[in-house]
Amino acid sequence: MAKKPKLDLREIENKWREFWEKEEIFKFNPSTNKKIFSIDTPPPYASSGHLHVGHALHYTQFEIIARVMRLLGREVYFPPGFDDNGLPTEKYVETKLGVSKKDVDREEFRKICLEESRKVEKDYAERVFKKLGHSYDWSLLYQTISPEAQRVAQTAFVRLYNQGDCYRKEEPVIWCPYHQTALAQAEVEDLKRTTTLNYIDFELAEGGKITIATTRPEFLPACVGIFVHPQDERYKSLVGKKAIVPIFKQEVEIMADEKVEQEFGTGIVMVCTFGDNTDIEWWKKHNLELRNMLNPDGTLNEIAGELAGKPIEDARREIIEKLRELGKLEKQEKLEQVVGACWRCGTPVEYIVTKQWFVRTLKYKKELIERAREIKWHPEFMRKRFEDWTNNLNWDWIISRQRYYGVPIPAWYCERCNEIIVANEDELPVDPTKKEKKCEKCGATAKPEEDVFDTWMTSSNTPEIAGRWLEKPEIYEKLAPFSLRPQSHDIIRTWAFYTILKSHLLFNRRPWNEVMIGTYVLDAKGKAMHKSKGNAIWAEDLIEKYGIDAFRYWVSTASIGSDLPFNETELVAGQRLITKLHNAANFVFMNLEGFEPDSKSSTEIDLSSLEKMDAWLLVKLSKTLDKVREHFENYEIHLARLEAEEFFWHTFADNYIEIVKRRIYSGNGKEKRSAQLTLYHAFLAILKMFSPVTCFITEDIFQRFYASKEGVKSIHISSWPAFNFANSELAEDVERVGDRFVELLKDVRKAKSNAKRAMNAKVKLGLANSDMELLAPALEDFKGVTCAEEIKQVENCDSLSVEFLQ
RNA sequence: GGUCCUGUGGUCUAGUGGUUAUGACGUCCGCUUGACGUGCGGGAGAUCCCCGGUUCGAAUCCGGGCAGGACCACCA
Repeated sequence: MAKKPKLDLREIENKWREFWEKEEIFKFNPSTNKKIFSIDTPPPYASSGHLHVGHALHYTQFEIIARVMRLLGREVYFPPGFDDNGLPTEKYVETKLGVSKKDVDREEFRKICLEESRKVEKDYAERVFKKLGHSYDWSLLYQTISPEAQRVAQTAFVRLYNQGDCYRKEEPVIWCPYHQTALAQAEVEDLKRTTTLNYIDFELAEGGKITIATTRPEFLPACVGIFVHPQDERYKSLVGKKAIVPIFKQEVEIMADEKVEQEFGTGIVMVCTFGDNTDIEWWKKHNLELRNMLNPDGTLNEIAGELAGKPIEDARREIIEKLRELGKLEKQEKLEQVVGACWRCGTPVEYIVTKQWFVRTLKYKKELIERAREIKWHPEFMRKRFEDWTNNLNWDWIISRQRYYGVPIPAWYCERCNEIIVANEDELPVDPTKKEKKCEKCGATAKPEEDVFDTWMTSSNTPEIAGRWLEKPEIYEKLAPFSLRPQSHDIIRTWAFYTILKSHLLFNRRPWNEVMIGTYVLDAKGKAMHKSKGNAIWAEDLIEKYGIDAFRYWVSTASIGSDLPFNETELVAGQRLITKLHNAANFVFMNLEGFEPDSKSSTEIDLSSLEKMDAWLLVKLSKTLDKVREHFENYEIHLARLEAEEFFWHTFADNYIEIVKRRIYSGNGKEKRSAQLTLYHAFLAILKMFSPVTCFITEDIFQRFYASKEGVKSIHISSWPAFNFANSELAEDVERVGDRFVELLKDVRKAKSNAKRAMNAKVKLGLANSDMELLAPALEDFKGVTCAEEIKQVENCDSLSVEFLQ
């Protein structure tokens, strides 16, 4: 008798995790003959806090796909990466070490950031990725702040500049007064708030007055025009006249524009440079004067007269006070308002005019939508989000940021002749502040650019960074376009969008063949989980309680692209499956003692040499394998798992094992061997179907018995089982017999249950003629599993009769 | 305001024109000793969100609602 190993999950996890790492099971082989499956993995920002289940699920979801693809015979390129380039790192370092970037040299500050992120990342890799059993090839690790990544981002920039897709221009841009940097449209989020709508009187130059409603009275000094609707009967006569701005006394013209909402406020709008988006639009359209009133830090400048130097909020209060004193404030109303805010700090954004770098985007809307259509989206409807976003864009992509920690923009400016000097590709990566450049035209020393890139400028090149575009172009060309980009839906407008844009502009092709949008986890009540709301669930707790395989099982219940309310019973179900696999292994291996398969290949099995019910199981298994494979290939992990589980639990364990026990325990040599052969191949196939999901227990079971017999180092680099039954007619016949067998077995069990008898109660059975004939080749099995002493043929009977003995 | 997604027994879930509508958890009844009481069999429990339509036939297709969620646009 084989020893029955105790199921110690923790031990199993540690043992095989170490084994995979030591044996380099997941190492990418660049000289492979296999078809390559390359994954453009999302580099997480490594944080030291608890691991959110949503995050763990997302990363495990596509990790399962990596394992699936290996099993399906692909050479998988699965590089781990970290996103350590940008504001979160800056903030982390400032808080943790108590240094402010303002007090430290830029170079020095970057060095500290780099060191700190290395530490956090190393810890994160051990604590999260390796712990969860993720099968990355760690030799391919990349960091978005590394010199290699900087070189990629800068090279992309230089190429775009040289081909005219990148330009520098003085423009009103979206501005975060807190971070004191320009922002891209994608970095702005909605902020709902209640504000005050102020009705303010303006005098007309020729006498009389008008009333204007505004939420931003502090912008009066920057007022450059007034608009009414061209069809508005109340104000038609005003068009062309001049009004005088209260307090600041500048004269502005009253003009007409269709976009004015007659019902809002008084139906008269003032335009200031710049209070909002519409101001910019009208400023451009009507060629208005520029009265740039804001400083980069969100305070007012000399245009605001005595309010100069005051922050916006203070200025607003003071102006309202003054208007009230002057009797110019008609009334005030509460107003529900949605304003754009910086996605990181929540500060409402402003618009100021500065010189910034842009990547041409608006010009390519159509092409980008075409590119996105070349890509297969999972689920399909997520592409719509991409198209909506692209269609609605109204700014080119601003790529310069007035920050310290990031990839420097490799450019210099000649202050004498205004020439822009962009670095040569062969000097990259370069920090322009550390390298002196002379103007190519006039020879003067050029002033280095101090801004850095938007982090997406780097992240949008993850295929190139992860694929070693510049370092190993021959490998990169084999990988690109990448097979798959897994990501979450909230960054379609940024990560997916910019990556498609970059790939289109740089390589004139799609960046990947497929996109898989991960599942978003909600709490049990269907609400978003937030640490602050107290409904967040931590992955560590679940792993502690249920083990990693059960956690991964839970991940496998999620379907791509739809939200998943957290359901702890799924973890319990996972635990049950793991136990069942373990117990089934005990049974199977115990009964395969001394058994040697004829051949390693299951494709060479001759159905006609097997007992009927053995053949039946393999035919069913073969069909299951096809379905599971298809679901996996469509990234429908939940359906694949469901299918595999149904087969394992019901067809294999509840029915087949019960049927085959008689032959295993007391059958003759031939019928026993048929059963053993079937058990051997069927259970191996079952393990393989589950291996991408419950990767630890399946490896453990595989190693106990199959590894040496199959001559394979790990189940995770074994091949997908295939049965190739030459005689399909025979397969059909076998299925007809077996299916009816199982139906009748169910009826017998039901009869026993109704009579409150034990399942092994002895019976006499009566079968209809047709069934008797059909079951003839498997009659001994049927007798065995039903514990029938005798089976009679019953004339003219269309159902089963069960007679109990005793 | 626009677009998209979702809506199936108490809970979660499968199911893209014909099924006695799947399975899991829970619940109830019963069984047990040659893998597993972390097991096995069975039962109860569903107006398949609502209203129309197409069809011989709809959970499934179409139209209109309702509810929840997401994305986008928004207003001085």
